[in-house]
Amino acid sequence: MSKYHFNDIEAKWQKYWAENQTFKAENNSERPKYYVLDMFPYPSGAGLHVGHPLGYIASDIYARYKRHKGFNVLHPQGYDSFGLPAEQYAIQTGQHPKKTTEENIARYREQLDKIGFSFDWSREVRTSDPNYYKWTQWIFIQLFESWYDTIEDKAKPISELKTLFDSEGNTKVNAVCDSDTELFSAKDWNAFSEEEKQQILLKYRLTYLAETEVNWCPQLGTVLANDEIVNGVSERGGYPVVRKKMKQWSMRITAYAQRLLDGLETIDWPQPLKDSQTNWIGRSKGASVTFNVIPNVTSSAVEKSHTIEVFTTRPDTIFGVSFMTLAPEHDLVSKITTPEQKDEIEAYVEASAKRSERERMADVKTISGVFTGAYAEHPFTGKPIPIWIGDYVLAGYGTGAVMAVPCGDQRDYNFAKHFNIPIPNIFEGVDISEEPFEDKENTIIANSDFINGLNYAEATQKVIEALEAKGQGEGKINYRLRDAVFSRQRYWGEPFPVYYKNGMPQMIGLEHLPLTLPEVEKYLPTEEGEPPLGRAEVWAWDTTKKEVVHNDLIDNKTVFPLELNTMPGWAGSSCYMFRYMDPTNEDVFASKEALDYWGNVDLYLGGSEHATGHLLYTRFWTKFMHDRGYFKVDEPVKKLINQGMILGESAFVNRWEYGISDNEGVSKKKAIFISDDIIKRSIKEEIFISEFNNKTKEIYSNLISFHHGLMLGESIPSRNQFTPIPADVSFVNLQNELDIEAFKNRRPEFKDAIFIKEDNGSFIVSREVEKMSKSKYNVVNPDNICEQYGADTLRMYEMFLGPLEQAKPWNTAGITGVHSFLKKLWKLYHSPFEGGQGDVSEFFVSENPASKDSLKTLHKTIKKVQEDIENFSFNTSVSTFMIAVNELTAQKCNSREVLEPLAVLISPYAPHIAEELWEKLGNEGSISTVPFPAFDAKHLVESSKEYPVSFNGKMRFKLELPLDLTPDQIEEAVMAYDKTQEQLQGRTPKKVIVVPGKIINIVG
RNA sequence: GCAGAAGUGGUGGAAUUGGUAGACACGCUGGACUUAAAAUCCAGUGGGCAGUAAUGCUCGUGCGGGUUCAAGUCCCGCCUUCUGUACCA
Repeated sequence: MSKYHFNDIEAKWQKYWAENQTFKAENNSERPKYYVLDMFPYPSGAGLHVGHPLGYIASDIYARYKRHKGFNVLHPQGYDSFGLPAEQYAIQTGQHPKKTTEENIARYREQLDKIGFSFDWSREVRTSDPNYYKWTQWIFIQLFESWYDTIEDKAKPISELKTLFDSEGNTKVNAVCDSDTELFSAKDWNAFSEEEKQQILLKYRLTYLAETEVNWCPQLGTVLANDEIVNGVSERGGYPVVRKKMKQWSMRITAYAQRLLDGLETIDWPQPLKDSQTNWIGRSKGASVTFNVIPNVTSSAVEKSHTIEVFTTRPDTIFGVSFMTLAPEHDLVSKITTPEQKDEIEAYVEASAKRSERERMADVKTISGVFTGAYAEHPFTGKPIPIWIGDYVLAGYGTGAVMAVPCGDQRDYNFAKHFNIPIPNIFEGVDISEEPFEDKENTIIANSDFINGLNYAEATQKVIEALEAKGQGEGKINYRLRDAVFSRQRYWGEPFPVYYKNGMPQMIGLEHLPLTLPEVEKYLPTEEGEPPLGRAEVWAWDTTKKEVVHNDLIDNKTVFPLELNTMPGWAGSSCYMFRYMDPTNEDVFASKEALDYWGNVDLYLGGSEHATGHLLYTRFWTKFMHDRGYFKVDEPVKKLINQGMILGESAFVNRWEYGISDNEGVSKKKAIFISDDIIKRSIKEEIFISEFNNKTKEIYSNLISFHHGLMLGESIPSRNQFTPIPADVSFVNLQNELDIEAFKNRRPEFKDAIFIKEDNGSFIVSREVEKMSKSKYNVVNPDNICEQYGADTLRMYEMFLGPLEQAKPWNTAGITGVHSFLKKLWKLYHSPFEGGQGDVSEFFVSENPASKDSLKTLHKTIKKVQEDIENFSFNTSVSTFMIAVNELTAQKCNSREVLEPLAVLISPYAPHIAEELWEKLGNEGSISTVPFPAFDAKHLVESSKEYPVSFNGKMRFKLELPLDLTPDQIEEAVMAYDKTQEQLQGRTPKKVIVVPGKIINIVG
C-alpha cells in the first residue's frame, strides 16, 4: 500500500474539512482580514463544466495562500438563485421553480465539494431564500425613502426633503429629479392633496414608479434592462425586443453617474472593464439650448407657445444650425405638426414605433424623416428653422431632440443632403462640399456673428454665456446612462414590498418583511396580460392585520392589492457580498461590527461579461448604502480580476454534400460521413472522387448504382462540399476518433448513415474551438476528471493551461503531465519497500539534514511560488513545482527539512495531497493554517556564474567564472580564453561589454 | 467606425528591470521492462546546411523600418485574430 490513491485521499480530507469547519471565518480576530470573493453562481440545470471552476480555483489558491500568510480569510459562496431559466423550465414542465432550483443547487454543491474549495459554507446565502430577500426588499424600501442632494452629493432620507418642501417649496432645492418636475412654493406644497404630494415625491425618490419607455420582449413576456439586450435581441434566448410604454419601477442610477465615474479612479480593476463602464456611463460636456417654436397662426394645432430643449456638445456651431430633428416619439411632435403635414408625420411615427430596435440598428444607412411643417426661432439670429422628425434621433438620449448642424456632423450632413436642406458653412478655410468638418480641435469659427475667428473652446464659452444671459440655455453635462428599469413581469423573483392605495404605491412596514412569494397555479401571464403574480389568489395586503390575505377581501379601505411585478435578477446580487459578512443576522442587514471589520472585498474574480450590468449596479447600491450610513466603504470591490473563458473544442463529423437531389427531394438523401483525415489528404493530394468511390463501394455498393453518375465527377475537393455536424465531445477520444455507435444512439436520424473510415478502421472528427456550451455538444464535466485523475490534478491542470486572464481552449490531452507530476511528488515521500516488488513502497522521510542542492531547490521554489501567487501567475508556479520535484527526485532528496516545507508550498494548489502528506509527516490537524515557508536568500548564493559569452550579440559559448571578479578581471579572463581567440581569428575587439553576473558581449 | 487585448516550435505556453529565445508540459521518435498491452523509466525533439561523430555554421518570436554592444521585450508604420461597443447629438 502506498500508491497515490487520490480518490480515497480527497474524499477523506473533504470530509475532514466539512466536519471540522476548517475554513470558517471569524468576525472577531486579531489577525488581519482578507476577503476573497468569487462570481456569484446561477445554479443552472446543466451543472458546472470545466470552465466554471477556473476562477474559483484561482481564488481558492489565493485564499489558501493568505491563510498560510496569517490572514483571517473570508471566502464565502452562495447562489444567485432567482432567474429566468428556472422559470422557463417551470412554464414548460409545471414544476415549481423552487424545486428545480433546489435540485440544481444540490448538484452544484456536490460538484463544488469535489474540487476541494476552501469555502466557508456556514455563510452560504441564496437570493431566493425569504430570509435573504427580506433584505433585498429592505434595501428597496431604503431607496424609496431616499432622494439625492446634488449640493452635498449624497442620498438623504425623503423626510428631509418633505421638510424642505414644507418651508420653501422646491424652487431652491438642489436634487436629482424627473425632468418634467414643475416648480412650486411652500404655499403650493401645503395646499396639495396627500396624493399630489406623493406624486411629486415619486419624482425625487431613488426608486420610483413611472410610465417609461421600456424594452419589451414579447417571447419572454417581460421588460429588459439595457444591459440585458445584446445586438437588439434579448441576452437570454435571443428574442426580439420592441419599445413600449409601461408603468414600471425604476432606479435613479443616473443620480450616481458622476460618482460611478470618479470611483473608477480609486479601484484596482482591469482597464478594459473600467473603459466599458466609462463608455456605458457616457459622459459628455456641452450645453442645453432652448429653442422657441414659432406659433403658426394659420394652424389651429399650434396655439400655445412651445419650446424645444436640445443638448449639444458643440455650442460653438450654433450659427450653423439649418434645421432641427426630433425623435419620432418626442412629446411635441403631435403638438406642433401642421395640419398639412399631419398624415405624413403620423404614418412615419407609426412605422418607426413598429420597427424593432434591431431593425433600426441593422439599417443605419437608410436616411428617413418627415418635415413637421413647424419652425423654431434661432436664439441669436431669430431666423426660422424647420423642424423635422427622424429616427436617427433617439428618444432615450439627451432630450430626444437635436439642433442639426450639417456642416459639422456626419448624420446631420447626410440628412440635409438627402432632403436638400441648406448646409451653411461656419468654418474658416474648410471645404464642406463633400463631407462635414467634425474636427473640433482645429476649428476656427466663421459666419457666426459674435464668435467669428474664435476656436472651439473660446466660442463654446462665449455662446454659453450669451445663452445664459438670454435665459435660453446653460452649460451642461449629459450622460448616456439611463435610469434602470427595475420591474419584471415574471414569477421567479423578489416580490416588491408594495401595495397600492388609490393607485399610489405604499411600502409595507419593515417589521413585516419578508413579503414572501405567493403560490400560483401557472407561471404564465394572465389572460388580461398581467404578470404571473396576477394569478395568485392570496395576494392582498391587510393594513389592519398587517398580513397577506385573499384577494376577495380587497376593499381599498383597509385591504389593498399588492404589486404584481417582481424584481430583476440583479436585485439580489447587488449587495450579497456585504450580507456574507453577517449572513444569519435577523435584526439588521449586517451588524455594524461585521461591516466595519470586513470593509469591502479585497479580491474578486469574475468574468468580464458583467461589466455594464451587475458590476455597475453593485457599485451604485454600495454607494447608496454608504450615503445612508450603512456601509463604511463606497466601493464593493477593491481589486478585481477577470478570468479568461475556457473554450471548448467542438467535434464535428463531416457530411459529404454530394449534390444528390432526386425527384423525391433531399430527404431521401443518404448521409455519408467522411473521416476527416481522408478529407484532408484528399484535398492535399487532389484524389477526391476516386478515393470516396472506392471506399463507398466497399462498404455499400448499392449506393454507387443508386447515385450513379454523381460519384464520377473529377471536381477538385474543397471544404465547402462538407457540412460539419456537431458530435458530442464525450464520444471522441484523444486521437479524435469517434465512437460511431454512441453517436448514432444520440442522433437517431443518422442511424443509417454511412461512415467512410480510415484504413485502420477509425473515424476521425474535425475540431474547432468555440465557447463551451451545452448547445455546442462540447461540454467537459469536471466530475469525470475528478474521478479519473483527482481534484488536485484538475486544480493544477486548470492553472497550468495558461495565464488566468487569457481565454484558452480546454484540451484534456495535457492532463496526464500534471497527473504524473503529482505521482512523482507522492513518490518523493516514499521509498521502495524493503523486500517488496515493483513500485510497492512505504512512506519515508529522513531526519538527516538536506543537501545544499536540495535546499537551493526548495528556496528558489519558495521565492518563485510566492511571487507568482502575488502576481496571479498561477500557471508558472505549476511549472516551478514540476521543476522542483524533478530536481529533488534527481537529488534523491528524502529529508524532512525540505519535504515538509514543500508540502506547505504546494497545499494551496493541491490541498488534498498536501494534507495527506502533512499527516504522514506526523503533524496534527490541517495544513491549511501552517505558516508559509520563509524564503532564505542564503541558500541561493552562488560563488561562480556560467557566463554566456556573445560575439556581436550572438551567444557562442559559456565560460564559468567566479562571481567576485571585477569587470576588468572578467574581461581579462575572457580574452585569455582559447575559444575567444578562436572566435576572433586574430581580430582585436572594438569593445567588450561586461555585465557582472549576467553576460559578456564582445564587439568587433 | 471607435475602444481594448493578443500574435513565439506540431500543441498549451515560459522568458520579472532590454542580457543564453523556446523553461515546464503535451504530442511525436527511438529504447528498456512485458508473451502482449497499459503503466513506468531512459534518451532525442524549432527549421535549414555541413560532418561518421562530437560539433560547427545559419535562419528564426505576425510583416516592414528604427534605436542599442545587445530587441520576443523599447520606438515608428502596417497586417491578422479575438473581445467589448456602436446613429450618443
